[in-house]
Amino acid sequence: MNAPAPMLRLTTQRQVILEELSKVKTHPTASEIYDMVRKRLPRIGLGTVYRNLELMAENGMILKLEVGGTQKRFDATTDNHYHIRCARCGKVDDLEIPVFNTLTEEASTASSYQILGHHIEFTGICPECQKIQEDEYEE
Amino acid sequence: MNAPAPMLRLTTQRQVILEELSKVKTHPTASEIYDMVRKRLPRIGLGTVYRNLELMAENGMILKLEVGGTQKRFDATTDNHYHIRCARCGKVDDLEIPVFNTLTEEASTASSYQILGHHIEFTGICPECQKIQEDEYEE
DNA sequence: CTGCATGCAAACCGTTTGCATCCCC
DNA sequence: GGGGATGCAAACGGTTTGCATGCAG
Repeated sequence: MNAPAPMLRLTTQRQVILEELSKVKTHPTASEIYDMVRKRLPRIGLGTVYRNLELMAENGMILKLEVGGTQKRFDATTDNHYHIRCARCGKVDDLEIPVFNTLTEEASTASSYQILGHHIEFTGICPECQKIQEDEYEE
Repeated sequence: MNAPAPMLRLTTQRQVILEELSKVKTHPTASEIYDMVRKRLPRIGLGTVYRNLELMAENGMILKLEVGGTQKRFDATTDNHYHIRCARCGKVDDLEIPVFNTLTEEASTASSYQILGHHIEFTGICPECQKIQEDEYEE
């Protein structure tokens, strides 16, 4: 059987981290979350933020996004959906297209792996960065 | 216009790195490539490996895989294809299913980003790790 | 010859961890 | 009161970078 849910004590830090993450529709990095939370809990440590994000991800309360870029990103919306990452500024947004549930089955027949799931990451240039690039061209 | 191809001098290191990467069907990390190359060029520096992988990726000679996990991985096969990553050991394999070219168009209409491409990453347990897990259960 | 590329080592950055103290249950 | 959780700071692992030297063109 799987590891039984490991109690998860209800600390102030835990609550505030989850609340702040739920508040935004972006997909903040750990240190962005740290900045948001620190406004309400100035003495919180970065280690606590990391520990709790990891813990909540393990318990399925939030999503740890395994996307490109140097930093991990987190998402309070746990149902499967796809993302698009700006190749220029690294921002990550949700993409409103339906999830291909058939993909997992298709992968099962094509591979000897035991498939757990899938994720699609689009790459593109966000509107803001498109504007910046246009400006650069007419230098 | 794009940055003009920046000369790319033909050094021994460059050649050997590309040769070794082309030799394997796995998707090695930079330090795995470093180990392979060092057998032929014992004095090569890790920095050189990183610099050249980055440079060759920019020039489209190889692919830098923006997949989950802590380390970046590299691939000498540059045409779009999908990957599956073992959730337990982190190994990355190719997945032999057709590429959905329509996805990029679909994303274009659903988003204000200028779409550049997409990548699908499946998560699963590789055959080797499945075996290990079975052994653990009958402890 | 000239300047891009290399080897080496130090710096960097995101993340993890050890430890004494705290506080939720 | 006890064991998990915290704050703090040091350690860690992967990657990048500065610099003197080397070598391809």
